[in-house]
Amino acid sequence: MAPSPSTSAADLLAGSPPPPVPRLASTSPVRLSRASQSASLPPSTSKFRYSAPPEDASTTSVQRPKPSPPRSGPVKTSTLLPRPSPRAQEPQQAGVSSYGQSSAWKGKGKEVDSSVAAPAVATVPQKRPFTSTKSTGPQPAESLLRRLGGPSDQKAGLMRDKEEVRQIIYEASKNSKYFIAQQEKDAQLTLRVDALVARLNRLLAERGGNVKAEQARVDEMIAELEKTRVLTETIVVVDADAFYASCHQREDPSLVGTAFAVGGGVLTTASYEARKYGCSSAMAGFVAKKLCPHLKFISLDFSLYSSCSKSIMAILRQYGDISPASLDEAYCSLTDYCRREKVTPAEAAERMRAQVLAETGLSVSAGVSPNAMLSKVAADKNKPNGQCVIDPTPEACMEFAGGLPIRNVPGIGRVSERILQAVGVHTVADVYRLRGELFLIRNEVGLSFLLRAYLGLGRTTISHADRSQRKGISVERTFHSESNIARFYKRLENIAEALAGDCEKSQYSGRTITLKIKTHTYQSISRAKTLGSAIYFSDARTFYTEGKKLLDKEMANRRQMIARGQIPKGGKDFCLRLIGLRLSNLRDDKATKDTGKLDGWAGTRSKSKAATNSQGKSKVKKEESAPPDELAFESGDLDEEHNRSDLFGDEDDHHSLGFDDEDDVKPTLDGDGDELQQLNNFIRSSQGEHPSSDQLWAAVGDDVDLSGMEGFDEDSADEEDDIKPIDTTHKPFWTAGESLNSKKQTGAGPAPMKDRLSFESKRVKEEMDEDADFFIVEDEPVVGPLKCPVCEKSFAGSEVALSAHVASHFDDEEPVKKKVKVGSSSSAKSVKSVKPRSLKDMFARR
DNA sequence: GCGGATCAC
DNA sequence: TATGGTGATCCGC
Ligand SMILES: Nc1ccn([C@H]2C[C@H](O)[C@@H](COP(=O)(O)OP(=O)(O)OP(=O)(O)O)O2)c(=O)n1
Ligand SMILES: [Mg+2]
Repeated sequence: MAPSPSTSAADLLAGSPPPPVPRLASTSPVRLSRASQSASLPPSTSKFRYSAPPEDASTTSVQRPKPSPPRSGPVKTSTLLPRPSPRAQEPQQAGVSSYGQSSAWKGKGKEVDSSVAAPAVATVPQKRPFTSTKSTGPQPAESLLRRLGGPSDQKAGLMRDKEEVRQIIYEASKNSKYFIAQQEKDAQLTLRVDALVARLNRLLAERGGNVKAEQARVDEMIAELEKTRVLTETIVVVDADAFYASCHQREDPSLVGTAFAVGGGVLTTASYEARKYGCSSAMAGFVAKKLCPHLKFISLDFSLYSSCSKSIMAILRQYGDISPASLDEAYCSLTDYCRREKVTPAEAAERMRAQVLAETGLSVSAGVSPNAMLSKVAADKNKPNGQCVIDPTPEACMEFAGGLPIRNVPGIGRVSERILQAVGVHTVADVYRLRGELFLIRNEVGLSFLLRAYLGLGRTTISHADRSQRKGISVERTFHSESNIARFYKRLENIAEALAGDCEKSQYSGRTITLKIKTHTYQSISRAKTLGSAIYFSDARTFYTEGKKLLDKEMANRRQMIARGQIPKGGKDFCLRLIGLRLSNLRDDKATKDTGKLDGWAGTRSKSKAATNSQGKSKVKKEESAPPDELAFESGDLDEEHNRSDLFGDEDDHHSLGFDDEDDVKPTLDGDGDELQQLNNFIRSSQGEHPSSDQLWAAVGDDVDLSGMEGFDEDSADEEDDIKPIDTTHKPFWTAGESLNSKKQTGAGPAPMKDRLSFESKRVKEEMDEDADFFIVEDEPVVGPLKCPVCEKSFAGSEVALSAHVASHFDDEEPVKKKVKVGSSSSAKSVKSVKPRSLKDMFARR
């Protein structure tokens, strides 16, 4: 294809960074505005010369079996994209300490001496910074191999040769449908990347390769961001080592020291012994078996993980406010603890980890720094039973951040990595090096997100979740591809039942149901329906009937398309491998009930019947009264030909071995008791057991009880301080909060996901309109002709979208509300006053 | 509101 | 032979 012209500005760029001007000298990137912080921001890359990390230094117990990786076989694999610099391995940085060395974080000035040093990366000339990846050769594209999983990086010493592993993965995968699907995705991504590269090259060409002006603008951005730096907090991230695996080891000591994985069809995690062979999370079981023939597979046991998690969290809670991000990971503020106990953060973290190990038998690792993002990354640095502390200085933070592979930044996944890599960004420091170029495509790459990473900024407060913040509940099941419509319905029933069960347990209703299907070619499709702005439901029957409608509609649609000669998504065959349902736009029935403010809003939730408000009767009730007719499909239809959706051909039949393939998927909608049986039967599935939603959220409600019961220290959090707005509850830490604060104070938490990828344009409009001149929007048409009268959001050319959006104002939708400023248009106010407020707003707000 | 992507764990 | 489940965010309609 045309893209990535050999001529291109890629060449221009190759020499771009280093060229004429002594960049570092001339453009002192930032100036600190904060008086208290007298830091001179280091240039993009300072020199790191480290001695190998202290590796073992401290830490007690928990033997860490040293590597012992086999040899490295032949294996070649052509890497199409040469890495620009053979970055030093895990260098030890000034201001960063691996263990408790009290040196760290004493506040004592580290001298990072960032004054000198030529940009490390730039010293290794890049042939073509901006290349597109094309797998022309016999070997699969680098990006494809990467997509297939395997070692993401690092820990070179711990594992057998990375390339060998990837080769094995490739060989095991290459003939599967999954592989084909990944290949296709990769091809699509390549197009996207090529387009971006072409655009960048064009923009560069227009400027003759001179991006000094752009660099200057970025430097301004950096200066602004720097003002937001907060170094006064001490945030620790604690992450259990091989969590699921460790839990099982605790229960069954015979597993210790052995290579085993948790999960069946797909591994959720692998023991460290298994990791030496290349086994890892999200890897297919059969692939893992190839990598490690003697690998043992352990079935999932979620109650075990929950229990272990609770134990860990209870301990962490003694040190400060916590915010669990998952069962095995939590953020915790050590600020107060350190002050009170007069210990260094490193020491505090050591205590924490030691206590967890002693009391639960689970080893955890920790990262400590002034903010959540750095701590999160740091927690992985010395992974098995180790910790890493970053001093609270701009220098230490930036130096640590700068050395990271861009992929290690939370929020940068495979796709973002590839996009960035195409423009020459491999490490965080590259962001600065290529800031001028990145500015040209700031919207696509989420420049300010990257800059925050470069500066080592992150969230510094611990927020907590409340039930009202939950957005959805879902159940989905994978099975061997099939095309029998009656069976689809039965699966849908089971899923509806399971979802209703989860809703009941967690006490939520919702007003939007989404059907998700995945075709045998791994095409994901979702179809949603919102019954009404005030119609909430949580019963299996509604889930089923609405889900069925969506499914039927989709099938009809496809038939039509095919009749018209078009090819629907996922191909002509309607052969599925997954069906799922998701309930969203939730209402917290617990809060609703507890407050008793239900006024005219009909019953909360009696059994499993629809919980709807008075206005909801129309749809749901109707179906409730309308008996089984809707469900018309008798078991007899099961094997009938006309029930086959594949007028086009069935897919690989089966004789399962792993999935949700119970041959007998009986309709149990009105089921009395054997749903449990059913569910238990599911256990044939690849995972052995299903997470049953709640994983994280379940604890939110009982949190109080929990801490009360286990409350050892029974406080550790009050006294001592004035402002103590923070409480502890369950909540994914990176979400919620960022956007709420119009002041946007902090910046990236672990991975706000707020601003990433192509979200830049939105931010420009929404956040920067105050000091507008700061960002330019030159390469953006900006205002479309259509604008929302309420929030002023503009819509380019789509009246439908606009009207839907405007309507959403009247639905009291979250996003709109957020955007509406206090003093916004009067029309908004008047309208709002007329409309009933959502239950969520009325009752769920603290 | 919807649907597709992306990401984390 | 063969690649999971739950939850969240964001974009562009
Ligand atoms: N794709 C994934 C990734 C993780 N998990 C589960 C299993 C893990 O044990 C747990 C914690 O995830 P981590 O990313 O923290 O991985 P581990 O704790 O297993 O290993 P590490 O020592 O790297 O933290 O989440 C999962 O089900 N599916
Ligand atoms: Mg972990």
